[in-house]
Amino acid sequence: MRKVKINIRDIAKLANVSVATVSRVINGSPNVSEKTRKKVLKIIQEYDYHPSAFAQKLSKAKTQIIALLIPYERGFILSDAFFPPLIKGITEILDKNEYNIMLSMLEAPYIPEKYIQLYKRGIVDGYILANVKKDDPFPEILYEENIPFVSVGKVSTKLKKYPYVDTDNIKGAFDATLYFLEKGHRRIALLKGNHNYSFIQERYEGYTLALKKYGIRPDPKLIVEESLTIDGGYKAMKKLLKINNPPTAVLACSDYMAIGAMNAILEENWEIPEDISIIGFDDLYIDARIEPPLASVRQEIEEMGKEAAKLFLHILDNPTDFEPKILPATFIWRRSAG
Amino acid sequence: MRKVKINIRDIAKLANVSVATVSRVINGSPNVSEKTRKKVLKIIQEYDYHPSAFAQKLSKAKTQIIALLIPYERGFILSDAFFPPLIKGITEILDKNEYNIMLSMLEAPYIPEKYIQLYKRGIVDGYILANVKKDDPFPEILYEENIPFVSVGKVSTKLKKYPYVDTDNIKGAFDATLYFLEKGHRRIALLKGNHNYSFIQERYEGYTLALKKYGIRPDPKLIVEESLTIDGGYKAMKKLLKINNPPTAVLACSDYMAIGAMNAILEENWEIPEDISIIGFDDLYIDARIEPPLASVRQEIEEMGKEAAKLFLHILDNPTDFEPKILPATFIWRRSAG
DNA sequence: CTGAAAGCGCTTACAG
DNA sequence: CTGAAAGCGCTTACAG
Repeated sequence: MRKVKINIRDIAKLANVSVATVSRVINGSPNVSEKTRKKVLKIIQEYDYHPSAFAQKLSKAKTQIIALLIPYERGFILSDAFFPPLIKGITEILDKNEYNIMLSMLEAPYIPEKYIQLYKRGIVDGYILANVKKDDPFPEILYEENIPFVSVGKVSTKLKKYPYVDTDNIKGAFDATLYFLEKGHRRIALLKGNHNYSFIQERYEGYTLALKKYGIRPDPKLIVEESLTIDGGYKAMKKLLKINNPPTAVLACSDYMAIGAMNAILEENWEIPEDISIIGFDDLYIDARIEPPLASVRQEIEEMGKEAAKLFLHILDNPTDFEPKILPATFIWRRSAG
Repeated sequence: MRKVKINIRDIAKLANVSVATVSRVINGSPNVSEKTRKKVLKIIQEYDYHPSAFAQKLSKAKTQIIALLIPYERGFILSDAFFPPLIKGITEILDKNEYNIMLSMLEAPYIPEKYIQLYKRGIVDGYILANVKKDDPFPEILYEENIPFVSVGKVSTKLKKYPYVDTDNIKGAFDATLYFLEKGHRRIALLKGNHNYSFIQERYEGYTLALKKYGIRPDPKLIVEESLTIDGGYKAMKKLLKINNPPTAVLACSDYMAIGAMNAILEENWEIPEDISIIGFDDLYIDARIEPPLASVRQEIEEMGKEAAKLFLHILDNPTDFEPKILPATFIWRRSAG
């Protein structure tokens, strides 16, 4: 262990200058003679001095730390492949701006008050939220208290305008459904997640919009709600295979659901895509590598992370003047789609 | 935005006590009369006062923040399913101890010095490292500078004793290989990851140890190094299928490799497990849900996170008196193993 | 270009 | 049980 931590006063003494001058050198102020700067820098090097971040914070304003809050439910699976690229994107932007990330994964039900402290106690400058459900009260609390935040994915419908980044889920589901329609399918099922996330609602909307374009009214029998997991997809598909007039095409709200559905279909000895075509959502790493390869809708997750970070930095200076950001969703054809 | 932030002096004035007393109330000191405490608490409530964490840090010692450092390589995939449970485990323990996590995902090659600052500038009390390669200099730097850290997974071989938690990879690979041997297999291939992680070396060791027990010398032709990905497994398996006397059983260093290998095997119209049996590593969510279900070796990732956090808290008080923690790896039989 | 001094918001002996 | 005061390690007008 280092003996006693050296501080700015020690450096000042050693360099024969005042603390003010050392501080100026540290902060790259132009009001220091080159000679003095060098002298001080040398001592700093020599003694491996690093100014205390907390002491600096206390004098300055911003903390340069942001909290990344990710609520989740016990046993959740769906977002395994979501967080790493998201965090990577966020990190990339924040790093450049010398911001650090405080990470909180919160098992639901969590207590918002506890995490608001991070801001109220001056530890963070604000929040980036991810994986937040539509009825989560946290965004509204932040909004009311004028605490800077950005949400990855839409959240509450009560807030009129708040900063978020999201994928164009409606368009993504629309395009996938449209593909089926153009291929001649008319009985198209939707495996709808049964969680209260906005993206599920939107994928549902995209699906119905496409049907509407072809004058088709959504058939409630073809819309099955289940968990977004493989097991959920399996269960949902089993139900669909039992109805009188089963679908010839299936859009799933997640690739895991789609994989579960594929299992169910193959188990009953139907062929994919010959008997039933299928498209998932998320474009998981494995999609291209299963049999048959799974068509999907890709989100630009890392890009969302970057945009979320940028938007956050923006609202710090412009609390009211901002635009939510919608990133494209891209339909990726693979053999399962027929 | 709140007007001006209220501070301890304001509260003291409002409550008609000294700042010292307010501080005592905040910190739950017993040396305050019940009456005074109530009075102060009421004002604190009323004005929604939250003591500045940084100011507290400056007076107290520890920061109650830990850095979680995760280096990774561009395009890496393997650990998608690793981080969420790991972080969850770490969070659970640290939360209880009122510790926060500062997260840094570092794209290689990263500059260790940059991240050491987090400690030197007093932002964090130390580090938890994950996904660190054997030749990464970071652990050694931390060690030499007496900076508290815990590694998830073994790292450098140069350090004699350092705090880490790990899976018993040797035993895991040993058990899987032994299963094959007991089933009568004698030509058992190893799909070895080509990355410089200690777990790969250890899985290799477990494999050879089991062979040795049966008096079998490892056949270099049956050990193929490739990336830990699906594509890597596919490539490796293709090679193996081309040799004169192909293996009848395959142990892969990751499930993704195993899945790639399965693709290659099925593509050549061999049957799993009839012609070739296969076991992976990691016990991914999808393993039980593909055809045939993939046998694997399970690590207790969330548990590792917990143990890492516990160990970290321990070494903070006992820098030299600690024991590394090895968690069990469990062979999970599924049909692919035969 | 440089320094003395006040201040950031707390904690903690010390004295009573 | 309570308060006055020093101190944690910085930054930043202010004066020169």
